[in-house]
Amino acid sequence: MDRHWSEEARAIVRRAGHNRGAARDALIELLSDQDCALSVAEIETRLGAQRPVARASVYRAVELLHSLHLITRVDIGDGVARYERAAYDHSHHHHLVCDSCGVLIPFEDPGLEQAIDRVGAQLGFATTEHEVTLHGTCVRCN
Amino acid sequence: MDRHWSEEARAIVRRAGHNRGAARDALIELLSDQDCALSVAEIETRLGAQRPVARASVYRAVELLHSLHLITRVDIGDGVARYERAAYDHSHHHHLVCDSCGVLIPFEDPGLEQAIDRVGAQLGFATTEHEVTLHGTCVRCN
DNA sequence: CTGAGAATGAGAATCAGACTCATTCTTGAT
DNA sequence: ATCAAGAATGAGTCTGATTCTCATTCTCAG
Repeated sequence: MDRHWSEEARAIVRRAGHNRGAARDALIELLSDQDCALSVAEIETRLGAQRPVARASVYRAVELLHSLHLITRVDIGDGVARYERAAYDHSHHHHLVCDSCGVLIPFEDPGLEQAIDRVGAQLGFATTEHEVTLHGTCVRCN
Repeated sequence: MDRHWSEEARAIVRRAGHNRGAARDALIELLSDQDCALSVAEIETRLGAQRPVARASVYRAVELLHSLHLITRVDIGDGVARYERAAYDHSHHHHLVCDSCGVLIPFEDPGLEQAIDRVGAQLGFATTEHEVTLHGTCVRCN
């Protein structure tokens, strides 16, 4: 759980000029408890266990949170977008996707982050976000 | 244009036990001329200018070429898959996406590749492919 | 407490991508 | 060159994710 993140997120949303809403609050609460990315379908199911939330509301909420850089979008190539809270300290992780069993394994690597920052700077491209996905076979499936 | 690649691609497809087909040949020819990734819709349009090809055929062809590692799939987070020929020398590039104007800019960086290889090895994950996407604002939009 | 504007819910509309099947090529064998 | 078997293609249908619409409900400043 990350109480700091959920409070921060709600504060930023308010400052951006949005009213509070039950659906979005529930989503923020849910995401603050996750270790890795969730798809909209997964979000809908988990929220439904406590308080049904319309799919459209979930999409609207993730879109808003993403535009405010409060969550990041993870695309592992299966046609389904996943979202996870962004770390406010700018440390963050990327993903290993096992193409055999489908598990999504988070990892972080400072060296990789440095290499990426360097690339963006070299090319004069103002990077706001980046995504790295490794595809392969996990230890269990090998 | 990359004549070597298109010939190599056709040879590998044949060796994999596939008959030749006009649609797939046209796709290979098209991709050999591209510098960066194309979506299926773009492929369909460009091929249509010379010789109409059914969407299903394009999907089938890219799926096959991808499974043979002749092309790589690029996912920039807009819900549309793009494909580009894979370099046979294992050097390859990644992408900068300008979230303002939408341009897709290819780049390559050996240091980044090294960092990625190291990460996969460290985690005992047999990586077959990887993808790096930087989002931000390009020079022109700044 | 109230009205204006924002958020939500339910379902329709879109759009990418996968599937189906009848028709048309390819190719190895004759 | 001809043929049959199997592969590839095309057109359309189907599915599933995401977006849009609009009526209803909620939030909040006054």
